[in-house]
Formats: sequence, structure tokens, C-alpha cells
Amino acid sequence: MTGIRPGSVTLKDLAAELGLHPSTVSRILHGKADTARGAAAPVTAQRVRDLAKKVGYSPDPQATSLRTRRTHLLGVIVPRLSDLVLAVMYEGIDEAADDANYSTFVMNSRDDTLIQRRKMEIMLSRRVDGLIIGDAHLDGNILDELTERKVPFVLMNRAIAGFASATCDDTLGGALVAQHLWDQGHRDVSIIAGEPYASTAVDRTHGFVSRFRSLGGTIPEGAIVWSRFDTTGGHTAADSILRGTHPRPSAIFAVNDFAAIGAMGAANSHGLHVGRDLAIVGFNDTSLAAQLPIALSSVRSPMLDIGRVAVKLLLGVLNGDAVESVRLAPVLCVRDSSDFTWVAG
Amino acid sequence: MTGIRPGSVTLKDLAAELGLHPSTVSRILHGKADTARGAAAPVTAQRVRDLAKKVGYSPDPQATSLRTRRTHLLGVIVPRLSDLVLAVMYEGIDEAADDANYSTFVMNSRDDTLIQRRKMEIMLSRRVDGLIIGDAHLDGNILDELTERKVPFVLMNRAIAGFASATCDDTLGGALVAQHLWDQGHRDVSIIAGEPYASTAVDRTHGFVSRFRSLGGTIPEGAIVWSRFDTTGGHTAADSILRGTHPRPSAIFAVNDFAAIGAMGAANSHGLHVGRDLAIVGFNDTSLAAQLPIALSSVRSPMLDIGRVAVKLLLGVLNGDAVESVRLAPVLCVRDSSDFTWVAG
DNA sequence: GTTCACTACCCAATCGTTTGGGTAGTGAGG
DNA sequence: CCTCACTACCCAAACGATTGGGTAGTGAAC
Repeated sequence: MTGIRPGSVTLKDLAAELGLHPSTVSRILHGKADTARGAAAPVTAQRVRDLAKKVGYSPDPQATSLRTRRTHLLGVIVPRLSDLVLAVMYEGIDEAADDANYSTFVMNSRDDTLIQRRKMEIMLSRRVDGLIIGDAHLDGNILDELTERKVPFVLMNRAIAGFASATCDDTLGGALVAQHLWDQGHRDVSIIAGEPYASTAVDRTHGFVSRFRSLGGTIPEGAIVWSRFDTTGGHTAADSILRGTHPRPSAIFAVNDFAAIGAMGAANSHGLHVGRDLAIVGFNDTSLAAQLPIALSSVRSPMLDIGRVAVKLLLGVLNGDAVESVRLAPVLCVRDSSDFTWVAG
Repeated sequence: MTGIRPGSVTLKDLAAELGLHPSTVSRILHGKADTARGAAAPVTAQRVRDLAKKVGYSPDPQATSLRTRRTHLLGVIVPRLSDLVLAVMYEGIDEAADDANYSTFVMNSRDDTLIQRRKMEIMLSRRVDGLIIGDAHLDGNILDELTERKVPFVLMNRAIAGFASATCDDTLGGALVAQHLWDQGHRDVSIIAGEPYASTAVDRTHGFVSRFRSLGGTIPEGAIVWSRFDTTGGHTAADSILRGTHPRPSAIFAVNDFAAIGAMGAANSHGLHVGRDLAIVGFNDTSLAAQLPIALSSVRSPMLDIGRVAVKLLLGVLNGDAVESVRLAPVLCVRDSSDFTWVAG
């Protein structure tokens, strides 16, 4: 449609073609409220807009942001995009940013503090307008630094007290699982708790533990096993749980679907049939959960929305608003992996 | 370390501080070969570099590319980042681009031709130096247009004749699976073939079929079922296969791990034990395959490398080199889902 | 003591926009 | 006829870097 690669035609070209001054053309193509401030005659304005459309004029973003000091670029930093959870959140970001006419850089930090720093510097040196941080560690010292440097940013997925974030209500999510397992009659449970530096892991675990205890249950220290977030991490953790000396739990809560899948594998190799001998519940309800050979119970977190909200928050910050953290409510999806009613009934 | 947000200090500031002209500073900080062309005295050069490092000078990329007409930005377009395969490839891109001092935009097209176009225009209007296209459709008319508009680009994952691409040798991959299933004694096989517009799907299917036939096997038309690439797609396809009238196959090749997982689910609900009653082989060997309750046989494709190679190719194109497509070799990983030897032996 | 070739710099234009501040021209009011 | 307030524009200076083309100054050769 546009014919040629955008960028060929400049404001000056348009102005010359129409016998106008570039500044006039700029004002016309720029705003609406401005036009009223005496920018141009309606007729001229229309001529300008018509030509602009016809030749497919699109302003040079480099030139624009050189002048305006705004790039309309958002930086997104996540542990890894190959983590489905973050990938879906990024899709939400992509959509929301697109709607607001922003573009996004996204980089993987592998949850490594050094890489985190490096990627952030790269983004800042690209002059992004703001940052969405999806890999915050609970000892968030980088964040203080960013605040001090007056970099606009918000957190996503993981929350840190004192900073604006878009997350799932992980504490509630954990509690839902505790309630469910308790209701199913489980009294000996273990938790595959994830990485201790991630608020998601900590909050889900904490939410689970405190609800379970408030129901009258007990959870010994040894029942909580920290682990990586991936399948291997889950496998290893479940293995150590099932191999443990204390009474083998009848249910395991993994704070992440992938860890849960790993746990299913481990259960299998221990000769346990998941859903009958051992209940397993995951978190996030990724697209896989429902499709597994033994469908996995999981807490559905609104990943797409979390991404979208993160963008909205950040745009708020950029706009100078005082923004509040948003915690979206999760929903428990019970499936075969933890549904014992058919056994009991 | 850097103290303040980069961008605060400019070339002019440096020059003023040192009593030099900005152009001199620019030349010093720019190249090495240039320096020899009479840029500055070694002593001065050192002074400049020291100060630059001390104050954390980093050139404004907008200003630079306004002048040089190069943004050091690569555009990446994929169907969806929530497809693990593409996410991993993107990690490869991220790394390679980083090494070469480029940054990347990545956008999701959902394999929708309209969105595809729109996202491309966005990237071009951002003045990316080149494009990595991960969602090419076999009727690649957009590509001709891009060529005509002289946009530098390469394909990734999916190949189209006549354009440079970084892919897995999908035909070979399909053939490996055919050979394996044949060797295991399977004579009735079905294929969950994926989307017919994707070269990955077509080539893997074709590779499988032609090897199987050359071994003396037959594959009726009805044994090839096109499908979406995700778990649901695989489930539906497998369901229709297992429900079919013709003799139920003893093995299914799904051209994608997620489709294979869906197929496992379907097999399950048909009362078939995968690995004993029915063999299933996937493709890509994503991190899940080995961890599933029944470990999934899969063709390992070097996803990370494909991403890296795509960047290398694109940089070649940008450099004016004549680049050749690269097809990386896959490796078959046999696991429980298709290993019948313990039954036969 | 010119010319010559360096060395080590400086000058100024330029990339494409934006934006604060003009200024001709017009019609009305006094 | 002068002032005044518009309207509908134009001017020029930025923004921060790059780059082709100078030019003082120095030492050596003739």
C-alpha cells in the first residue's frame, strides 16, 4: 500500500510540495487542541493531511525523539521468555503497548543479577521511556538505584513492597489451594516452593501455609522444598519429598505448573498414580495443564491481564500519576490430578 | 556505577570540559582505523577516553541514527512468543544480537496475515535495520513486497524457496522419525501434520512420508491430518485419527511437541497407553518432552542456534554479503513414548 | 627562507522534527 | 487614519551526533 519503505519522505518534502513551511505541516499533523491555537486554515490542514496520507508519510522516530526527549519505547525485562508464564504476560504487554502507540524491547536476564543490570543499562542507553521489570528479586537493591536515578518503572509478576506492581494475588492463590486440599481430606502435604528470591514463590507458599494452619493443619519445616521453577526443578524437589523419611504426603502443591509437571514425572517414577495415590496442584494454569495425560489442577492467574495492567501502570507513571499496585484475583481450576471425589464417593 | 541516568552528558559537554571540539571527541571515541587517519594525539585520545568513562558517557542512539541512518535495531516477528519453540529461538536472537551490539524488537503476529503486515509496518516505521521473520507463510507474497522495497530481511524457522533462512532440516527430521517407527515395526502410522501454510509442517510431513514409502510402507491420504500447532490442535487431530474407520494406527508422528502432548491426552481418553498401545513421536524436543509422565520421543532441533544463525545471516545481509540459507541438522531422541523394544524383547 | 608534508586539531553543514516567537495581511472599532 | 485583535502562516534555534573539508603550527629538506 504505502509503496515505498517509510522514511523516504520527510516533513520538509511535504512542506515543499505544498508551498508551506515545515513547522506549519508539523503543527497540522501533530495535535488537535493545538490546531485551535491558530495552526492553520481548515482547508490547508486538509490538503496537508491528504498529501501525507497519499505519500505515506511517517515521521522519523529518531528525529522526533531527539527533539522531544521521548522515545515511545518501553523496556521489558524478564527472567526468560521461554518461561511460558512470562511469554504470555509479554503478549499482554505487546498488545497494550501497541494500543498506546508504544513499542517494546524485551530482554532475558536469566534471573542473574549481573545480566539484569547489564540489560537494564542497555535499555536505558537506548533511552526507553520506562521499564517493566518482570524479574525483581526480593532484595531489590537495583530498584532503589533506579528510583534514585529517577527512571520510571513498574514491576510485573513479582511484587516488592514499596514499588508499584502488577501481579496476581499470590497469597490468595496459595490459600485457595490449601483450602481445596484440606477439603479433599489431605492432612499431610508438601510444597514445592520455587525460588526464595521471587515474591511469587514466597507469597504462594505463605498463602498456602497460613490458610492450611488456620484450618488446623500442620506443616513441618521439612515439607517446604525450595526449587527451580522449571520441570527439572520440580522433578528434583518432588523426588526428595517422596524419598523423605517423614510420612509421605498425600498431596503436593507446586507453585508453578512446570514444577508440577516435573513432580508428576517424579511421582510416576516412584510408582505413584497422580490423582489417586498423590494429589498435585500447580499454579498459573498454563495452556498445558488441562491437556496433560492426567489433567493438572492449577490456579489460574490472569497472565495476559497482568501484562496489560503493567503497561497501564507504567503509562500512568510516565504521565506523572500516583499509581497503585494492582493484584488480580486468581481462580482455582480443579482437575484430575487432585480430584479425589470419585475415589471417596 | 554510572551514577546518573545515561543521556545526561553529551559529546559537547565532553568537548567543552576538555577544551576540544565535539568532532574531535567523536572521532576519538568512534573507531580505531580512523584514529590513524590523523584524528588526535595519543595523549589527547587517552584523556578523552578517560573522561568519557569517568562520567559514563554513552552516545544518544537517536541522534546517532538520525545522522547515520542506522538504528542498530532488528525487528523480529513471530506467530506467538508463547510458543515455546519461538521463545527459545528468540533467546538465541537476543544473545546474538546483544553480542553484535544490536537490540531487537519482537512482535507477535498470531500467524494472521493482517497483523503480520501491520507489525511489519510498525517495525519499519521504527526504522529497524532489518527484519527476522519467523512467521512466513508458504504463499509468501509479503516477502516479494519486502524485497521490492529493499528491506533487508531473513527468515527463521520456516523456509520459503528463494529467500535466505535459518531453519532446522525438517525434511531430514521427518525422515528420522519414519525410519525409527519403521524399525520398531510400525506399518500403520498417522501424521498430525500441523498448519499447511508452514514449511515446518509441510517439510516434516513430507520427509516422513517419503522415507516411509521408500522403505516400502504405505500412507493413505486419510492418515495425514492437518492441525493447529498447540495442544488442543493435537488433541483434536489425534481424536479424529483414533476414532477413524481405517485400521487404527500403531504410531502417530506429530510435527510439534505440543500437538504430541495433546495427542497423548487423546490417546489416554481412548484408553490407550502411550508407549505400549500407541507410539507417539513429537518434534523440537522442547524442555517438556523428557519430563512428561510418559517421556516423549522427539526430534531435537537446535532452536537456540537457529535464532543465533538468523541474526548472523541478517547481519550478513546488512553487510551486503550474499548469504546462503542454513539448515541445521536435527537429532532423534527416543524415549518411552515410542520405545517398544522392551515389549518385543 | 620557501615549499612541503605532516600532525592535531577546528568548522560548519546535516540528519528530521519540534516549538517559542515573530509578522504580513485583514477586518472591525473608535 | 490609527490601533487592535485576529488569522494563517513563516523563521530559526534547538536536540546530539557525524563527517568532508579546512587550517594553524612544526620540523625538515632544498
